[in-house]
Amino acid sequence: MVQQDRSYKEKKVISIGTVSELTGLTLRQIRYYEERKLIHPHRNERGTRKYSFADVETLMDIANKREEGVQTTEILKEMRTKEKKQITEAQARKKMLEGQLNAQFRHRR
Amino acid sequence: MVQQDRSYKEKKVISIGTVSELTGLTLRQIRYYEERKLIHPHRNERGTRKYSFADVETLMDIANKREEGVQTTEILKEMRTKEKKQITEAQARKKMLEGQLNAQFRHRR
DNA sequence: CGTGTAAGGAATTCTGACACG
DNA sequence: CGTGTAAGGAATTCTGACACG
Repeated sequence: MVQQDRSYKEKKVISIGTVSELTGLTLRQIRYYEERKLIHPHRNERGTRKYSFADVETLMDIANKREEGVQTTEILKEMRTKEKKQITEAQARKKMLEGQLNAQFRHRR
Repeated sequence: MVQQDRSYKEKKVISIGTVSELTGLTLRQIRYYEERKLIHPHRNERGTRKYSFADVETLMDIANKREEGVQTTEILKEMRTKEKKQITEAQARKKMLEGQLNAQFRHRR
């Protein structure tokens, strides 16, 4: 169920016009941020861009940063360090689970 | 967070062409099921239909029922009784919580 | 009843480019 | 660097209707 909800957030089904309404950004801005590698919409068969809710949230973060005068290059760097942090956290969680499993295993034998 | 995830499922942002791809139904079928009150897409300013992930799931259920030869009128009835059941369940949960709260309150004084 | 289709119009989306700076 | 805009073409969506049955 949670997994299912997760997929709603990641599934790329929203067209650029709707994304524009949701974020308040212009089509030009949305396409430009893609050019700068800040977002990665899917393309359907005819080449139309499709975005996820996660993309919409990223775009809103970008809009805030841009209002503060942060350049797209900086925003990209920030996003990458954040990603790394999240991966590290995920690995930490995994290690912890493995540790618990090992502890269990030791108790059993 | 859960509430947020919920809204992804209910938010009407998907256009009919994408819904068609997701469900395997034709545009004609999707519009017809709306005519029969089985689904209720939003309309944006220019009259374009927008669907939620919840609508997509409903459509997939409809598709299954239709394959079994169930008529749209019957499907509508089934959906309504299911809705009522869910409301009843929600009320039951609420009652239970209220009961627990009252019990707490009695213990406190 | 449920679905296909042709019809005509309006709105969407795409790309590459010029503009300003 | 970031964004606006005009340009032309291709694909989307809408409605009302006829068709079959």
